[in-house]
Amino acid sequence: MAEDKVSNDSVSPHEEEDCSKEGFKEDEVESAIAEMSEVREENARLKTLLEKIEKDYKSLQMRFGDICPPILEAEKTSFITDPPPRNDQQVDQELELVSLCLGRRNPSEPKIKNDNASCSSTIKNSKEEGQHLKEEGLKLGLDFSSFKEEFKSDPSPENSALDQTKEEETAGETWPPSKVLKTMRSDQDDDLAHASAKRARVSVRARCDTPTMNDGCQWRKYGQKIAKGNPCPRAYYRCTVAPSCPVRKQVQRCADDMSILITTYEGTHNHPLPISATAMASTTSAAASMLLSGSSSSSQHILGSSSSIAPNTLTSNLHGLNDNLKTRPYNYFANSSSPPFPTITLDLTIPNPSTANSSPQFSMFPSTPRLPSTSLSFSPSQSNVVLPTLWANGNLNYGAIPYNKSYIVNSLQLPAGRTSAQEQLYNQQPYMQKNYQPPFSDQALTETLTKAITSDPSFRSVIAAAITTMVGGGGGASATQPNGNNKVENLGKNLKWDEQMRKQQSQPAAFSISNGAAASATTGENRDQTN
DNA sequence: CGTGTTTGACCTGCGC
DNA sequence: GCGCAGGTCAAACACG
Repeated sequence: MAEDKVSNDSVSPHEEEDCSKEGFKEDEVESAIAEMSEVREENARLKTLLEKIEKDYKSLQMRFGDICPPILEAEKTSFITDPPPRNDQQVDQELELVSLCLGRRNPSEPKIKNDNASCSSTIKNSKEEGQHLKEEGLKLGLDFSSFKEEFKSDPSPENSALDQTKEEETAGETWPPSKVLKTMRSDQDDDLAHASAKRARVSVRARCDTPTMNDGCQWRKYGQKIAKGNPCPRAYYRCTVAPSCPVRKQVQRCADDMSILITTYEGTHNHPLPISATAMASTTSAAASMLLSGSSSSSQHILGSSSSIAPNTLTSNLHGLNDNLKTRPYNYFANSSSPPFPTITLDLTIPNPSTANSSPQFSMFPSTPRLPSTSLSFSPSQSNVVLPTLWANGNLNYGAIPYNKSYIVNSLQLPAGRTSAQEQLYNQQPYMQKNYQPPFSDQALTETLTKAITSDPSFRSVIAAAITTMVGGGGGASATQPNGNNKVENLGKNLKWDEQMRKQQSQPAAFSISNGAAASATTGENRDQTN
């Protein structure tokens, strides 16, 4: 500002011919100063915006690190380089803190800012401290043990089991989880909350005739137990895609309705997932993130929330989601005597009576009706949500919710069943619906989804794979190739195509597409990877 | 023979 | 401390 005045003053003496002209010049100078002030303010706003964008970008990078490992690795390498030598536990705790913070998508929450700031300062310090440190960090990042350490900073808060596992693997110490928790409890006041948060679960209820729902991942059964209150045994699976993957799932038939299969996911995959698995992984991860991100919220009332986003969209648009989901469901397993780990339940079994024929719903509600837990519901009548849902018999099907006007969402409806059984399931209730009814405009939803598509590589990949399958005649195998982004480039065309399809057939695109896909689908992929 | 499943034993946490 | 229930382990077993 001072410089501006100086420069302006340096010009004015040359034009002092009369008083009127001088006054005019003074006004001009003042206006120029005011203008520059406005420009500065604008500049400051842009800087703030840029910082926010960078922050969001970093968050997304870490969030989808399993999808884009190279991007994540660079950042994490810098992160690992930063802390001074400490014992593994301290490192674990710090990483866990980061993980938890990353679960918070709301930029207004201070922890994210702090963490991002620390990350930024870390990178900065690394640069300032010289090449040696950077090289060391690179070495650490490339080291196998450090690579495993990177997984600990997985943005999902569900990596507690992984933390423990890696504690054993990396430090060579075998500590029971209780010991770990006890130690952590003594070290940090909020460890209890962390432990609880890290154990967040996502439960999916779906009608399924097969022993398990196939979600694209490979699972190994490691146990089975008869749970109290349910004659059906509960099966325990762990992910075998990667040896150290902490993800586990429990599969159990609903005691009230044997046709309903309850699959509970715990943890986040620490490895790249096949495209067919990203749907459920993203959904569960997002749901868990959503759940955990609200752990600090005192409100457990869901109705009256102001958002409507599908679970897969949750993953894709966590920022908006977090902004919208100031409240979240806390669902607890009625049959469990274990600590009340926050559990979010995606219920795929309840069709909307008014729209059951054409617009199945997606709902998130308490895992058991007996529990007085709050429910998260999203209004199907006010928005369209898309959810890649997974159905049994070895195939990944994509469910969609063709609700009202949001053509973008409808356009994202993905091909579904490949077998008659799946088609049957699909027609039963292959959709999820969120039943809370926020005043969420179509425009806002459109923006949200657009943002999700443009900002989320995982979401893009899922959509791309589905569209590829849809348009390309079921190229499901090729969908696992990491070229989804290119395919997404044609998303707009496909959207138009989809819209035309709907206009021609005058029915929800999801059904027209899914039925067509089911009719023309091959059965060669009908392999239950769970078994 | 390798891989995955089964199943009884064991561990842990919680309530009484 | 004891019992119960959930969760996990690991040896035995089945299968291709």
